[in-house]
Amino acid sequence: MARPRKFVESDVVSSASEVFAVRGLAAATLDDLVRATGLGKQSLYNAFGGKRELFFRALSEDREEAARAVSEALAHDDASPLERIRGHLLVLAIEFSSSDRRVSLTTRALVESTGEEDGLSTAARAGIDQLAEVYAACLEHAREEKEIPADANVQSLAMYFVSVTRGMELLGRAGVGRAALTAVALDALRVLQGESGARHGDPARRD
Amino acid sequence: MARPRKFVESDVVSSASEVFAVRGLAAATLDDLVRATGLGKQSLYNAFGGKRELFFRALSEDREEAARAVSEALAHDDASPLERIRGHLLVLAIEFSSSDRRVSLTTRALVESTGEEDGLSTAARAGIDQLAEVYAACLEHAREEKEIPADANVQSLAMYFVSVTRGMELLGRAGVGRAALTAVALDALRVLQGESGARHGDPARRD
DNA sequence: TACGTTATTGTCCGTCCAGTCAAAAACTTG
DNA sequence: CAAGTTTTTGACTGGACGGACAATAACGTA
Repeated sequence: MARPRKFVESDVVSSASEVFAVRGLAAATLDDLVRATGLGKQSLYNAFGGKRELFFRALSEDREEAARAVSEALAHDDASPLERIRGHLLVLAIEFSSSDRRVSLTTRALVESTGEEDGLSTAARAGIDQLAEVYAACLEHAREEKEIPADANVQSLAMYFVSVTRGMELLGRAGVGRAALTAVALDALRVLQGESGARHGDPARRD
Repeated sequence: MARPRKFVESDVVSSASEVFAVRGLAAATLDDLVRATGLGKQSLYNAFGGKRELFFRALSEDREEAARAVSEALAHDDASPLERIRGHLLVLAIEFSSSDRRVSLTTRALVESTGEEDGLSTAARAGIDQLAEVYAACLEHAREEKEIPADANVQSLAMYFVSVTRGMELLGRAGVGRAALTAVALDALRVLQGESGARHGDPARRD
């Protein structure tokens, strides 16, 4: 009945995500987005409404995808919950020390939000909470399997891991290398280790 | 011999800092700076060179000041090194959960830097390293006083604390409340507690 | 008090950028 | 193949922003 679109919405959002992750909401220009997505300005407008709206789309997609990725990493049933968290943090250490300039859109939203009611704050907070829930679920399993004490505060620990991983993201972007980031991850994990287990291993230099 | 300035440079930098901390480098307009500092555009130019240069001035001041503040907090000789770190983190939890929209300029530089050679990256990295050194010094004392094991990797732990505190900063900005942030801080500290000491205390809700 | 020097003030300019308008194109359906 | 609907294309606009210019003001010094 009408002219069909030449693009797939999710592809466009994904390309836009990349732009926003590298440049940020304020710094990304509509031209950047046009170039990255291949669409014309007007098409972007028709489909999404504007830069800001497109960012929100990208943000929620990024958020879901991040939560899904973490959730998946924490779901390998060939390892115990604690081992999964450990593996996950070590993978993050590598990812975050890569040289691409990406920053998660949740962090972007967090940092670029100005007033309370630009919507960015609340969206970012949702991202934080969603992530925390994923960690909490895994920690809950760890508690059930008695890998961590029964009186451990799962909610608090979940937030703790969100905090550590966000910090690692920033450090990675600052140029802190893989070895140092891995050491940070291992240090962070010691919170979960009771009295047993290796301690203070893995000397790390920052490169 | 010539007309004297009506302003004190450090005051101007300080006011500019505030603007940059709240709005960011890209989002802050010259008008914002003019309004906040009380100077005219041209005066800003004469004295500093431009928005970017002014940001770098603000950044290095902010960096020094942050390092000095942490250093001071970690230097109270009425408490052991570990107790000082603990106190410091608890103070940060309160600060970061305050509702002002400030973000440390080091974090700003980190997130807003695009290419490698815009200078922001390196400046931000310097801020990270400076902070790490402060923590390392205190941790070294802790080791000397046998509060942490002799084989503890002080460098790595220092980076770990930088990571945690940066993460806490982001969480605070996301609206995570004081109680939850305090719980995160206490969790983070458990890394330093050997076999002794309270564990998993302080239940926390996020508000 | 006149001069040299530097700060200040206000105006102006080129650029960039988000968003709009209007016309042409493409596809479906009848 | 014609009508109708929606997308695409490309040019346009109004405004904001960083930065520059030129004239004036203020101060120290001789």
